Amino acid sequence: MAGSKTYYLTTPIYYVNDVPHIGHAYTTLACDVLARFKRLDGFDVKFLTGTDEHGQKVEKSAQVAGVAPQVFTDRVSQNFRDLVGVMNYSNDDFIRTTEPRHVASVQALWKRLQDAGEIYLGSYAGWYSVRDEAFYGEDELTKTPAGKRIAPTGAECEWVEEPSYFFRLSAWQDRLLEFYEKNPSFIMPPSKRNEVMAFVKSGLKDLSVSRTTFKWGIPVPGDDAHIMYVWLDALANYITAVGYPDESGAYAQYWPADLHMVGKDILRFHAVYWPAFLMGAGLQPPKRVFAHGWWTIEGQKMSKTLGNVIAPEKLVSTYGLDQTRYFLLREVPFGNDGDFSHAAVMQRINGNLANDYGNLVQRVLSMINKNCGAQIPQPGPFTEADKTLLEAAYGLLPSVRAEMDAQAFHKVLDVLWAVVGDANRYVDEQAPWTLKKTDPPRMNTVLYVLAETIRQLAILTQPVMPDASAKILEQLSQDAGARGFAALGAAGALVAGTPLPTPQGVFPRFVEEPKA
RNA sequence: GGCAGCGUAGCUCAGUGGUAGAGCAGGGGAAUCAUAAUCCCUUGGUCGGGGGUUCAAAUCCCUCCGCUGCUACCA
Repeated sequence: MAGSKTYYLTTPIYYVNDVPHIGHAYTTLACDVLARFKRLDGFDVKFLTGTDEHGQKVEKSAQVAGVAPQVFTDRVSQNFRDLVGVMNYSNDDFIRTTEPRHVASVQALWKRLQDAGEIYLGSYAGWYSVRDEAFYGEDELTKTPAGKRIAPTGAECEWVEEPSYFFRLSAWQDRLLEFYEKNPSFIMPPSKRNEVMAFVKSGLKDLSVSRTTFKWGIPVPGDDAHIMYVWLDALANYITAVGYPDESGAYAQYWPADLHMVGKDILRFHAVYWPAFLMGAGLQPPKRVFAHGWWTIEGQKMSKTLGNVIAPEKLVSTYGLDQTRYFLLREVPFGNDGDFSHAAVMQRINGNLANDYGNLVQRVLSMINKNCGAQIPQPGPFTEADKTLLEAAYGLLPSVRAEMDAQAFHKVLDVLWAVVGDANRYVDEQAPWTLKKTDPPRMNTVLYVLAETIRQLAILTQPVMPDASAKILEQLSQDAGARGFAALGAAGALVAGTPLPTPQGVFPRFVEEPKA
């Protein structure tokens, strides 16, 4: 689709040493909804997710498991590929950092940075704990009377120096700040932007970008003793996937990315290091990095020790796929932290989905089925009330689009549900069950207006709830060709006489199973 | 410690100078098309405490209390 508007968005690549949980599911879900929305809105979308498979931890886990790192990572990365099916993600690509295309891309990026004078060989020195496999800052350590340095974890540290390549991050402070100033929505939400800018203003040190202490990673070109620092490796996946180092084709078409979606824990890497790497290599930085919040579970932090980590499969099997997708995006203003509780999910499923939206669809389709010969009824002249509701429904796209472009998924749903509420009030005010006896043609008009309103809603809820929305659209006899945003409004209006199937409930109430 | 932000109805939050708001929960009523769903009305707040500016402050300023985030090489 040359010449059409493109939209390239990415999730982080997930570290294979983790087991997928609600946090991973949430990040990719947000991207999936945006990707689906943009496709329906006529964009040529590229939606990327994948796994980060290098690093010392993976090397060690493989050792513990008694297999080669590649065998290990083939196995565990499958968990994340499975998540795609579980959550019904529509990604166009799934990248793995162990793929040849990525190795070539990262090494090309390295050479370019080196040629530009952005990388130099120095030595990395610091207090290192063998037990923790981590360096600590001087101020983090406590000193024993004997002069030993003890890490916060209680591990003893020793002074270590090793050769390392460095990226001249210190030289990028002013250019980064200038970039943030010129692109006020590069980092979202604004509170996070302030934090990043405060961090950069406080001064940047050169960044160690290679290690000699492990082997499982991408070798530095021309110096095999060094393995590239994981973040340089990981971040480059975003350009690998569009064909870098080939800068024609997909790269020219999709880069710079429109959006990198990230958890707030990895914001700095995306908002500071990544644009510096790219600009250092003479490449364009992405247009936006959005840092979303964390979920707590029933008011508690998720942790392996508490044993309250929720597997996405469990959510889907308990509450339903679209119900889970809806809850995650409706419950919490996107960008904020939120709490996942069973009571809150129940309230959302039964209140918003079963009672408000599902029941609206069911009551309207049932009346049409029973009183209009199971066909789209023939409308008569529209009253003011009819026009008011139809205009509200027909006017949804611009508001929904604006909220989507701000990644305000909760507001997208607020906007849609305002019309759900309008429609339910309209049913009660118009009382078609009374019109059935007093004024059947008027009843037909009312039911037509309602069916047409539901059509708008179902088209617009597709990104968040693809399966349920498809069921509703099927019940309105709208085939796949009539479900894009081009069909919104009068252009795709329902045609009187169209036969409709027998309605079936789309959002069942969640009934608590009695404890055995 | 430094920087930033927050504290508004039982709960989650909107409102950033001009007569206190929404959703949910609670109470009452209407309707009966529908998944006993829906609709209407309604209870409820000295807007964290104190001080100040102003004709007027949840909104601006000061101070105190409480909470949160950031303060670089673990993904």
